[in-house]
Amino acid sequence: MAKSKRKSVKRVKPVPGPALASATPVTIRDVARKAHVSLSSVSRVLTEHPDVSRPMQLRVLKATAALGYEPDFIAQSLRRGVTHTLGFLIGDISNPVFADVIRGAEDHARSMGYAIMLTNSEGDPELDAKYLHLFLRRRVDGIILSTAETGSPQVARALLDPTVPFVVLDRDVPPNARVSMVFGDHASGMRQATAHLIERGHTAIALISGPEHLKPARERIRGFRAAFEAAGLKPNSDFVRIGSLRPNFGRDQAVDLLRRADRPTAIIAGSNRLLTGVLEGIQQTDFVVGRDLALAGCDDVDLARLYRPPISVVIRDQYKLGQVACELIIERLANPEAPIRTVTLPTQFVARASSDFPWPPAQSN
Amino acid sequence: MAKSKRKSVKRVKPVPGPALASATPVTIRDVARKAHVSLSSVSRVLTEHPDVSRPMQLRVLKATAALGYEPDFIAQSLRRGVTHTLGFLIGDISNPVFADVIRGAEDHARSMGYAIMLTNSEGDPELDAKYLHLFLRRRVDGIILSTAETGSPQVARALLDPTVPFVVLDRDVPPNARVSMVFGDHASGMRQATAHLIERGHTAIALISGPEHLKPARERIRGFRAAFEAAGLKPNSDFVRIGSLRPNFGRDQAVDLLRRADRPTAIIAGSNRLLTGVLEGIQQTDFVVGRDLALAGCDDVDLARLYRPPISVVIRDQYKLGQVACELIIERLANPEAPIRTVTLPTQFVARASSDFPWPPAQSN
DNA sequence: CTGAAAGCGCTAACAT
DNA sequence: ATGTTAGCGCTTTCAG
Repeated sequence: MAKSKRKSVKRVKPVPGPALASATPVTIRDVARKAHVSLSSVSRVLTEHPDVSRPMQLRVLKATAALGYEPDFIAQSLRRGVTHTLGFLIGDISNPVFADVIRGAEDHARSMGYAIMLTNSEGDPELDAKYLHLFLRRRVDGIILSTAETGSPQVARALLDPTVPFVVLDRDVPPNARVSMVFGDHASGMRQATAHLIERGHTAIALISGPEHLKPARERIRGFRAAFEAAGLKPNSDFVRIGSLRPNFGRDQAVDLLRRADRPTAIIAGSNRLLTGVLEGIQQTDFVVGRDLALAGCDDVDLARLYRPPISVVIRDQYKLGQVACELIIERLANPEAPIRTVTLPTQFVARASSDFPWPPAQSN
Repeated sequence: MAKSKRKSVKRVKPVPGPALASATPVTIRDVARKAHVSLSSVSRVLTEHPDVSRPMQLRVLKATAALGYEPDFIAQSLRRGVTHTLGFLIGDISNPVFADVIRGAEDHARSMGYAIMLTNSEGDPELDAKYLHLFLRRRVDGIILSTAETGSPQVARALLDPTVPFVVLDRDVPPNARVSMVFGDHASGMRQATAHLIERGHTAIALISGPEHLKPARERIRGFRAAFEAAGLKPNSDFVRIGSLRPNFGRDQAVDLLRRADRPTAIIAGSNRLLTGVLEGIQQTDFVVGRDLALAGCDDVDLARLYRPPISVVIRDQYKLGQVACELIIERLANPEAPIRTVTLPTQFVARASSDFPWPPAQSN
């Protein structure tokens, strides 16, 4: 591609074919020539070095504008050892909450002069490791990690002695990992949700949750149990279904639960993806949310807000999650002495018609 | 960052402070030294140049493995003039269909050795232009463009004489733009949807659509009208609401339509984001989908699939959209002689309970 | 088949 | 204040 057609063509034997409108990369050299100054002067002007005379500055700027010159990022990166690029690894881009997380991270990154390279491992821990590696080889300045459901040992190892600032979102890290972290306070939100259901009269409450080795799932289970304990009750252990975050798991467990003779009167889906599955399961068994059972989920997705009846959810500020992650990275980039930090963001339960009615309902048919 | 601590330290005066576990970037030099060969030999082995002797190859590979050497992407990019990176500009990452588009693009890109740099302009045409620019400065090898609702003149100009392969998704381009394109056949799907409603007995059908300057919206409007024409009917022009893709527009228009004395008996939302707004509007006016009116939308989002009743939609293969976009770029990267191409992907209407019943309904109370 | 050396485009020490 | 020059880490001619 960049065959360069400046004086350095000495040894390049360009293919005789037509140039086919190839780009005309203006280099700093062209600017220097045009402004009749040295390369370094151009560089100084453009990097706003203090030691530049007014007239020089003007000549350079004029030439720069005239030629439409813009420094080559790659060359700058190589020379400066800094790419102004952040890697953002998403374990599951199909999860709608990530749109907000990405927006939050990117808005902040852009405002600080960073671009984000996004990759999606779609739940595959090997891809996690592969992409992490790729980020490093591409010399990103920092990495935001929201890894797959299953952790990768290689990723874990990389966190022990990171070569660039890392921030891990809502995941466990090895004991002495030297990385920043952002967590949602999922336990608190789930505790509120569970307490709300208990208060409305439910005791047969089911929780369908992701695996316990996943920090958010574990926290939610903890919050669920805490609410029971606070009420002096014990959850029916048959109703706590711990498995996976995949919608199908939610569907299957919901079906199984609802077909029991002693079926639960309320179900909590422990993630937004599980909620879609749970809804499928409920529909499959012909029960009706808000009449036959109460339902609550996590994250304020369209589906929850617009469902009839609207579904109660534990919400969190996803945009902020991305933003904070980015901040934690960039603050360490700006100041290498800055310590790693852990930030916990609040969650909050929002009661809606799917659960906000007394149980048993006034007229149960 | 990369202060380098090899023999080249001649003029670099390293800060006396502690090295703070800085990365140990193994370079090709280290490998050459360890293998007792020249730099170029290492390079040849690793780039799989044919002219390398067996023993040499083995020595180099051994040294490479021993040191855990990996070529620096940035340096390779600068030298080769190729970054193996594709820019993907998304105009609206909040749209859930993009998760699939991204997956499609990225899976293919990865399989071909490319990474994707994703940016989100969130509907802002100025950001579109800015990001496009950024991509170019970062020397991406190709660009996938799914721009904001409103076009940017700067972006349009860039398409006239592109310096790298472009592919534009579902957007108009200037008359002699030299770019590949991927379109959805939105007219066809919308025509099917409208015909289906007419067939079920509706004539008072409303369409809430994005602006006509947006290609997909325009196509959908065309399909809508075509279906009426084919049935020998004329759509009520009061029922065709052309404005924006924002959910609020959908909500407001739905409310306005449903409050009319001569309200429509069926509504089609011309995009998945509009559908969320339309549902809000319907709920706000206390009408019930599937009883008081029929409803159809676009794209097979969770909301449509899991709503009660399930909502009929015009579907398309979003994953494939991303994949094809990527293919179109990479095929031109692999073969610079490859022509620009335009691919149209099919859409299909899927009837569900929200519309798949005769009108007027058997028992209308 | 191998090594020496030029140089991608830029920045920053060094030397005026 | 400005110019000269040495590289960043790599690939690729060119010479042997």
